[in-house]
Amino acid sequence: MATADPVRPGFALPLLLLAGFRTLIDDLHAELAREGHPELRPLHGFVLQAVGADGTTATELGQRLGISKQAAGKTVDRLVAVGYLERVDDPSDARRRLVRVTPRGADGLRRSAEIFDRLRAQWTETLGPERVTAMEDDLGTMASANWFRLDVPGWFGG
Amino acid sequence: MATADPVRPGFALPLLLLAGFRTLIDDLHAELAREGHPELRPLHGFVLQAVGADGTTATELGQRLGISKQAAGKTVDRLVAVGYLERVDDPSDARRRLVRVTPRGADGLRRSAEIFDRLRAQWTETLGPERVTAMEDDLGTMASANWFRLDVPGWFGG
DNA sequence: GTAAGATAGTCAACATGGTTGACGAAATAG
DNA sequence: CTATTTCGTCAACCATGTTGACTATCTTAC
Repeated sequence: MATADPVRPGFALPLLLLAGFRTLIDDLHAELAREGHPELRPLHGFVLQAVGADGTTATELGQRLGISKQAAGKTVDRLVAVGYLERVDDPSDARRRLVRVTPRGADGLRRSAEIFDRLRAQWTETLGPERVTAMEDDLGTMASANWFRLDVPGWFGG
Repeated sequence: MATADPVRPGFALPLLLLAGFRTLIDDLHAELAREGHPELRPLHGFVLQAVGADGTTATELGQRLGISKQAAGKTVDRLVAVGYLERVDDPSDARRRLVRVTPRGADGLRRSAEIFDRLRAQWTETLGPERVTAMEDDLGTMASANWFRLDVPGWFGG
């Protein structure tokens, strides 16, 4: 087992990763607010992405996000209230209520993707393309495969 | 302005950063639980670190963490309840209640630092030392300077 | 020396996000 | 037809954050 680099304490790495994530997400939402989506919260973008173009149900959404169906339902309620999602009855199954992205939600998703592309371009300008791809490759190597879980508030806070 | 690399969509970068952070923190707390600290939550380690060896007050802790003094006080309450922090009266100012790390809290902090060092060593074994230092340097370049804010639950969820 | 202002901590009410348990309605299996 | 499963919701609760109001205490100004 290799010994730790004495010059580089291990605790800095998670802080830097969190700082990088937070910087990107803050920049995204600052730009989203300028482009007409000030209500979108960091969590909401992930939820919209998980709903997807085809729509889904609250139960399935909970499974995708790694949270309970009840929590998924409550989050959908709030996104419905601000106009990013809508609920429609499923004609083929009266138990199900399909959750769909509204046009406003689709606009937010499209802009988010464009803004993320621009932000990544800024990173490649500053760091060089090969450094950014190296970071992505290395994080893909080290990070757990099941990272698409959106229970971040409960996970972090307990 | 550079155009985005079409092969590398921008949205992957924040997800990879979050996944890397989460992987490290999850590994840390799995090992902490094995070493006798199963109650520690991700948030708690940051709070213990912010209290520091000299102790502090709830109001100052809130300022350090970027949260209100009330929120800091409530978090201190919970860490007192599980034995990681203690409150003592300040003999020089009857308004203040000093928050101090208990021996158990200090043990958790010490073990956290050691575990983070071991986790970083694992990363350098897999990726090579120069790739890890490059990642740290690049993140330090791109991330905002004021990253030590622990309002993550409220920030993320809204 | 006292009055006024600033500061520390707490209490209360509320929002957001999470959980588990219970339950009715509807689909499915036998 | 009946039994079981599935979907959605309701209710209660916990953890974290917020703002506003309040008391107690220290500090400052006169």
